[in-house]
Amino acid sequence: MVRDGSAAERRFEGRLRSLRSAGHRITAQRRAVLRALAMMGCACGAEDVHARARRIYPRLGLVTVYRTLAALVREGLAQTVQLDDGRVRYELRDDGRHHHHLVCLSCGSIARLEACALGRLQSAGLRRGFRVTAHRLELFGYCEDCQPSGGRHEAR
Amino acid sequence: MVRDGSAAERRFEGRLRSLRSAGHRITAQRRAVLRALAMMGCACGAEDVHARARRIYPRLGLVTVYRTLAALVREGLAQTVQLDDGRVRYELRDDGRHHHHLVCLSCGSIARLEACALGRLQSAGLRRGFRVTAHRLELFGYCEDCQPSGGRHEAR
DNA sequence: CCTCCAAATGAAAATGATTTTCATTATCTC
DNA sequence: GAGATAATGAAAATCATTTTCATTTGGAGG
Ligand SMILES: [Mn+2]
Ligand SMILES: [Mn+2]
Ligand SMILES: [Zn+2]
Ligand SMILES: [Zn+2]
Repeated sequence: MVRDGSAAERRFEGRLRSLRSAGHRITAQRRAVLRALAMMGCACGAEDVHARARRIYPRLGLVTVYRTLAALVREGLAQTVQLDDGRVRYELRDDGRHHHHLVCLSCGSIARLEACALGRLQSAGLRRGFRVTAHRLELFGYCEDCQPSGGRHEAR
Repeated sequence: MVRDGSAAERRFEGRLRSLRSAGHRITAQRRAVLRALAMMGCACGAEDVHARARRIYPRLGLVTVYRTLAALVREGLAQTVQLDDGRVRYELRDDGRHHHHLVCLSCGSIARLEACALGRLQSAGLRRGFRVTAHRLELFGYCEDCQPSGGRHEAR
């Protein structure tokens, strides 16, 4: 809620402006959803976004969250992430390069993986006559805190 | 059903035996589901498996298909594939190495991609203290028959 | 400011895939 | 074969997500 001209705040405002210039009206609900999404560390479900956004705009309905998330995705401002539990997660898109996810099978934490070395696979696709335009990659395993054998345990 | 000792038939029998030795009873329904899965070219949904298996055992219920698929996955004989439409697809696992999928955004066809050059990414995960034990990679784009005319598509 | 109307909202109902319940059937062990 | 118990299927329950529809509201144009 701080209007401090920080990078995060500027990104929030920029996305609002994008929504508006895409022909959408700016409502208190959409501000709340967008701000909630911006506060989230990484991908999370509609229910979570709803809970967070409700702290900003309490009478916000879950339906509106779904609709706003859909609009954000449609406008390319957010993207979905699909893990193994059949629920869709959402996150704001980074401006430039995309990222993948490290999903801990023990604690469920989701960390970002910025690296993306898939050029080789994309060529493999091309070689078969398939033109790759997008990909989804999720890595599953155990995070630092959850290493099965005597791993380190750090407080968050 | 043909008892021809072919490779496909041997794989079918082998899987049946695995199910049995895992403590499951062999029923006509499970044979039908397993055979249907074996006939499928690539990953397909429970509804599709049901339709196919019904041709072998007509009074098969969809519920049983779900339960059998779950059992196969639990025993490591089959695996799930998750695409963008929120429905789970199933396919028998190859014995040795895994494969990924080329999903056509135009016609919906799913092709196999045997290559898997993810060692680099797995190391990247390790460097952060994350131990990668599995990954899911799906590539989206346009198959040979669906190449858009002169359209420009860049990786997400 | 004021008006107006399409866009947006939210409560409730609908959907659609998947799961659970429970009474009945069938496999496999003894 | 008999019996224990796993498996089955019809119907009902879940659960995330979407649709419906009556009501509210943003913001373009006056
Ligand atoms: Mn992310
Ligand atoms: Mn496959
Ligand atoms: Zn963890
Ligand atoms: Zn195609």
